Amino acid sequence: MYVNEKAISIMEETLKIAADKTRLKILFALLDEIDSPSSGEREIAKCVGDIARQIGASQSLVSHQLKVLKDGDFVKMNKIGTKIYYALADEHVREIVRITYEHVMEKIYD
Amino acid sequence: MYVNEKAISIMEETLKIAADKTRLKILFALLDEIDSPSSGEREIAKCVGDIARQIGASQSLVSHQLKVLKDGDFVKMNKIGTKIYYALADEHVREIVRITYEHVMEKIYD
DNA sequence: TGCAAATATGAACAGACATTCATATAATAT
DNA sequence: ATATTATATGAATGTCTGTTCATATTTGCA
Repeated sequence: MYVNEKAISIMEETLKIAADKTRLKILFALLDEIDSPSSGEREIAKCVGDIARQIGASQSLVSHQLKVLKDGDFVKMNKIGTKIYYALADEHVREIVRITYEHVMEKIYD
Repeated sequence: MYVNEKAISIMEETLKIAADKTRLKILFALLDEIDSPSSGEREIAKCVGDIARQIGASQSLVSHQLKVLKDGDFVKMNKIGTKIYYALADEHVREIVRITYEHVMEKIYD
């Protein structure tokens, strides 16, 4: 399979964005299903402070990393009042995280 | 979804390994289907020198990065004479590369 | 206008890492 | 033994990046 240089560069960039502990935690926080039955369709959005609290990181760090995720089109944002709600951008992000997670789980427990 | 620290660390590590231009090129080289019909089952193995030539990188660089891929269980090796043949380790590696590639392709051409 | 809450931003620093160059190791053949 | 081919390895270097700290910006409200 021939893959041009540009595609390789964007792949590198995309994977680099996902390849960080803090950013992975943020993505998982936004992947989090609210515990209520049959709410599969609902989209999850959380504000910076809540994410920071949930993953146990500083506000500044989360804000910095959300910018990286935003610039890489991993998340989208929605401003309401003084709060800014972030949510996963699309299905591809979910898939990349999910498959890597499955891979790692098999690696650990097999 | 709760994800423990160890799983996050291994995910980070795994994604970091994939997140590099040279290593991606190596993975694509090993993903390469030899152009012959109905050879879907055949496994692709290439030696260091051939990979280096194909992706246009130095022998030293390719050897260094193959070590990284090997340590991360992305590839396996098979020594024959003075040559060492490398092949993709398993199906998960194929999937991670494939899905990221699809994601990037949609990102570029949509 | 002034205050408080939420978030963004910039500088600074330490650690990680990709690449190159030179050299070592291993296997084969003459 | 020696030369050759294939690959690995170690040091050195320049660049990138995750994190922290301090501060700026924005919005809502009294």
